[in-house]
Amino acid sequence: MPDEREVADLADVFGLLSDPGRLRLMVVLLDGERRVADLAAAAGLSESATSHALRILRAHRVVSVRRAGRMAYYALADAHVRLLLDVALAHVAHSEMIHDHPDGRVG
Amino acid sequence: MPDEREVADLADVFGLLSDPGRLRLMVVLLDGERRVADLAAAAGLSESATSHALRILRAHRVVSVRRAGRMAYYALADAHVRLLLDVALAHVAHSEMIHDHPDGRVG
DNA sequence: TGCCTATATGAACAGTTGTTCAGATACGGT
DNA sequence: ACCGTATCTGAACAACTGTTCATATAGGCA
Repeated sequence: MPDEREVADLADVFGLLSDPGRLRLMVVLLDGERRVADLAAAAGLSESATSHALRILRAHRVVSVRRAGRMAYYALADAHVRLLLDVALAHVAHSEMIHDHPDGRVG
Repeated sequence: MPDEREVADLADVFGLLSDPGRLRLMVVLLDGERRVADLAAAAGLSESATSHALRILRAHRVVSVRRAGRMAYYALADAHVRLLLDVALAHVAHSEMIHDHPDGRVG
């Protein structure tokens, strides 16, 4: 068993991934940096909710910001989170295939 | 972007992993099935809190129960969760090495 | 300077979550 | 049947979380 500190950090990371809105934001960011308004639109959140969510992700250094004029470009900055997202999404795709499309034809 | 249903399911799984107590329970279960009292002791939770946590994990089919007399043996029953735990723990170990023990000697 | 746009923030609120405490259920041993 | 032990459950409660609404900051442009 990892020590208490590591378990708490891990639980924290999972906590960041556990909100659907925040999760959608991170999934969008897997494709590369995005502006706040674009993230909001892609994730189906209000711009305020998006800004609040990004603030939390920033505080945990999961995302980084690049400012250009009045725009703010956010990007995924945490390799651990990126890895977990990749694994999770790969599994989702795989499960969908074997459970819903047993013959492998999805489209 | 996966559809809304899949994102919600994913967020749900991450939510299960996001509580330190529940996370410790699942980490212990990685090693094989355990009785409730043993899980409680290993995770540092009261037996009541453990039972409540296991109830939630059972409801989400993350764990399964094998009953033998008055004992209940719990086991990890979800491959997705097991995979995420493996990845997360591997990364924790790796990060600890490169951040805290750059020369690779951990003990 | 004044206006518009992009993003950030604070307060308030509702909904959710994990814990504890007390008690219930159920099995095994005697 | 009785007792002790293992597990489960429900109610109550405090703590936390995400959203909205209103407002603030701040850059670009006329």
